[in-house]
Amino acid sequence: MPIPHVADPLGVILLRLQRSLERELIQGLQAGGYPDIRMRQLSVLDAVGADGAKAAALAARFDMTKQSMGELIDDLERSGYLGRAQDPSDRRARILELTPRGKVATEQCRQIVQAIERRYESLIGASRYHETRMSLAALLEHLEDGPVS
Amino acid sequence: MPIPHVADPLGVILLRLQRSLERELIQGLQAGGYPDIRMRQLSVLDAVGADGAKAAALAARFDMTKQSMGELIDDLERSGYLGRAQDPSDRRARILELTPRGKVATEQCRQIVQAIERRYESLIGASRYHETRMSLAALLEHLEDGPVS
DNA sequence: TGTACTTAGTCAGGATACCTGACGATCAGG
DNA sequence: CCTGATCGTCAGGTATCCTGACTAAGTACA
Repeated sequence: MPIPHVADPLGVILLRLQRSLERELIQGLQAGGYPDIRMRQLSVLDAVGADGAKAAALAARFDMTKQSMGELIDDLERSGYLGRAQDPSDRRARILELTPRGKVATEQCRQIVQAIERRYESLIGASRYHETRMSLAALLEHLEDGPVS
Repeated sequence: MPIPHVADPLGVILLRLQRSLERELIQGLQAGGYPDIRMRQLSVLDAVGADGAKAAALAARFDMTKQSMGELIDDLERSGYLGRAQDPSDRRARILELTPRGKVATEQCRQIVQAIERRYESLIGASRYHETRMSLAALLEHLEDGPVS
């Protein structure tokens, strides 16, 4: 009855996989005690990491506007996962860094993410999973190199 | 400088690929004369297809609420791509079907989608592309069979 | 040194795609 | 004929994006 997804356009497959994964992650985060971290925020926390980062660089890295990134960052700051420090070499800019709480959360969330990925891996086999992952990453790299020109 | 995506969690890769593809599709639809069709709507049109469909079934197929689906359908109807007919065997239900205009649009959009997919195919090679596509579909199938239980 | 361009970040406002909850109408099974 | 499921809708809310306009600050160069 449910038409097999091989027939679906790639966009539909990607969309549904992404939504499915996001749902599972949200569940995992809630179970793990982080009901206030949303998926996109997690990417940001991950990217800020140990080294800190600047908002504009993050926006570029995730291919979104400064405004959208700004909102994610505001929320993360309000929740106490992220702090802002003046950039001594540029008075316009602020350097983002994880708070201690943010560091703990990032590490635990990373493990939740890995658990989900391990489950996915087991569903279609490790080698096939990793090949798929690599191919997707390669595709993305190509797309970002030469957009549509 | 841009950290390679192989290191990114799967969710991030999927999300960015999906966004990238969606952007390209929107561009293609605009160039093709369908500036008022959005990506999610396209899936719906495609699913309604030649045979027609009912809203509740579509919602189930795309794993979303009837309300959300209802909104997509409303918009498609308002734009003249979709019509509703009374289901003779169930007075609650309406059967959705493509209008003539909807049929033309669906066919042309399908070609736009295919052009994009062919481009993707050329970026990482046909066999690798198709393997990836199959693996993703398989993964999705597994996920939908046994959710998280 | 001043002028022009670029860049960092914010404010305001809006579109899209989802959701939950509640509801009226209808169907289907005992 | 009652009970519970199902079809679709209304109302209202949230998350994640966007465009456009703006201030403040850096950068380059004649």
